[in-house]
Amino acid sequence: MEPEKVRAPNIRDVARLAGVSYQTVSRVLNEHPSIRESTKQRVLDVIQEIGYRPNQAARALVTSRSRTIGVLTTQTVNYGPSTSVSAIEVAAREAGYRITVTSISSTDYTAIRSALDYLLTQAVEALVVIAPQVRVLDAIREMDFGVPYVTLQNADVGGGEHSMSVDQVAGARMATRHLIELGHTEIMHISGPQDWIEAEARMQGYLEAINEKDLRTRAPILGDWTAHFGYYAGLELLRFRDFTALFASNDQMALGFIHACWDSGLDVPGDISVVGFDDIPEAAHFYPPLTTVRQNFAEIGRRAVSLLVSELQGITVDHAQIVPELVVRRSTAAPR
Amino acid sequence: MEPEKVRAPNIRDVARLAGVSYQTVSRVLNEHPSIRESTKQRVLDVIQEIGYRPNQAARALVTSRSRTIGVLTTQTVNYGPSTSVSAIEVAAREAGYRITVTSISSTDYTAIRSALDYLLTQAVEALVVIAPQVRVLDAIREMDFGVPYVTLQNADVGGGEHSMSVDQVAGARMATRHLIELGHTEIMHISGPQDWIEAEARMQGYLEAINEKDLRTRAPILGDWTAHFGYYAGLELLRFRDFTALFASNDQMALGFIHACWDSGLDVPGDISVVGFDDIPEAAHFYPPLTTVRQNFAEIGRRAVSLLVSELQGITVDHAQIVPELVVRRSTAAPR
DNA sequence: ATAATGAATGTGAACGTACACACGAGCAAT
DNA sequence: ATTGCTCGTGTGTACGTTCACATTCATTAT
Repeated sequence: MEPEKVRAPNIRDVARLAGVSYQTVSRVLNEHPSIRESTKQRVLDVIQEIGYRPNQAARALVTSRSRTIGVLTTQTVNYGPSTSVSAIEVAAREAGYRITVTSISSTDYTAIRSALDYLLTQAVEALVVIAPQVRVLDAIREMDFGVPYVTLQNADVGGGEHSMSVDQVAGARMATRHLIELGHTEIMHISGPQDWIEAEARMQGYLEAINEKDLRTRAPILGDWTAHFGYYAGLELLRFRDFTALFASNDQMALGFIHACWDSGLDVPGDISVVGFDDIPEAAHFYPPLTTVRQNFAEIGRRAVSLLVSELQGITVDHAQIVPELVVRRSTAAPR
Repeated sequence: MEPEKVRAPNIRDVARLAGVSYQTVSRVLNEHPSIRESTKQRVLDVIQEIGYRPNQAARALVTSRSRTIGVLTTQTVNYGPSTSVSAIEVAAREAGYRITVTSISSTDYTAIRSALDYLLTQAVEALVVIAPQVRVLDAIREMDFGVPYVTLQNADVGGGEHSMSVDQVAGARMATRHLIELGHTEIMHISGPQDWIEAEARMQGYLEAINEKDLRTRAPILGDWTAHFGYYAGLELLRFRDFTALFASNDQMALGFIHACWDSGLDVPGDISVVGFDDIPEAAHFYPPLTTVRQNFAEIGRRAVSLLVSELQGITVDHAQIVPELVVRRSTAAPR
């Protein structure tokens, strides 16, 4: 109960100890070119010695730049989004930004609105949107809040040029074509939820591949991305064995579906071939190892950041899509 | 190119339009008790109308409170940490805090140091540590940076009272006892990496259960949490079939190990029983569905936040451990 | 030799908010 | 009537930094 509050050292403390003005210290901090090497070193020594840290709040206040990138994501933990967020954090930090993440659980308008509101209160300078529902994008477009943003979803489906994404349509096309090339003609599709952009894109890719060969189009099942759904949908679907292959919109649903196959006494890929999407790290060790479409979530995250940072500096960059990759494992085979 | 920079409205703009002093606006914002209802409403109306948002930076500067909780986590994306972070974000937001996450890839001292340094630069008021290496805790203790912190790892193993965790030792004991009760006497263990606190705790629980019954203690294999490791370790271990059960320190390694069993022509649980740890959502759909130890990552995250928030308000709370739960599925059976 | 230039540094604002204090009005107690 | 208290509101100041501008000094060009 002696020293009361020990105020953190500030720029003036440093200046005093280094025998210079506070402005000189500020210049050292901001790497101003015209500063004598010896002075600079002296200041840096003092900074080091007393453990001075620039006050970000003061900095943000005077520059009116928060150096913060907002990230809007979904509440549910998924491999893809998590990986992207992690990559975004690293890339942002390297670029001198911090990120502030917020997640939305429900998809209703007020929830989206309040999440965006929260981010605006944080004074984010840019925004990465991983929450991939159509409505979110609508809300963003409508609010028009004046910061550059990027969605990690397909541009052509979601609309707008603010996107940085893996070409989901192409990925789904590859997956479906792979099944067709193996000789399958009756191919089911378990999709993601209705208003998810990825779900729609993958469904579109599936339909394109099916239509190319004039195969029978079957109404896709709308799932919820979970293995549980894949399982129960599988149990249902397998009561009528009128298909020999299934393309699931993500690996988890594929896993659940395979589980249902075993429970129904069916062999994968003997009786039914299954393709997933994402290539989560576990997919290679499913039983059987899963054929799937790999997308590089980390790369997308990094590119999103570099795109935004460029935009903040007034540079325009093109939003080239990333091409996904088909990984053929043992869950697919020719029909017998 | 007309309006140049449109300055965001500030507290004085609001005051002017509402016909009060800026201080009154500040009082409304901070819910000061003695303010006339009519005045308050008038101010709120103006705020609403012109879309005023308090400037967080200015606030942080003058109060010297950042209202930020730092989260230190690992770079690699895992279900557990991701779930906890997500829950932390929500809980923190509800408590009026934001979070700033940073991750460390390597475990070397300078990396840890620079991550903590980064968080201190963000002026975090408290810290949640999910990066669960012993060294991280050592570094934190050593730095003594004067903000309350909580680790999501076991107190007794990691040391110190700053912990909020699932009782990993108990969980591992339950898992191992389950195998023993089924009649297994030769039980292997694939552990996590050497210096991870969880890995150590789970190993300890395993050893305790083994020793209780005077079974043969076997040197645990040190893994890296990945399914890949579980697979290759499995291929190696299964060359000598001198065990009938395996307790893997997480579900991914269990999955990889099961994969190795199938590849080696062994049946799970017919030839070998397998128990995992974590109960990731996919575990119920592995082939066979995995017996594992469930821990509630979200709950831990929430409690960590409430603990820190209490501590920031000067209230002391006890750090009761959360008890995990054994989930018996079909990957375990009596030896034959 | 002198003016002009540029490098290196210093001084006075300003950013938007909250806190300490002050002040007037109304009211109860003396 | 005076004092003291509470309620509601206003004024001055500080937080720590950067920006615009000012100043000094050495160097170069005329």
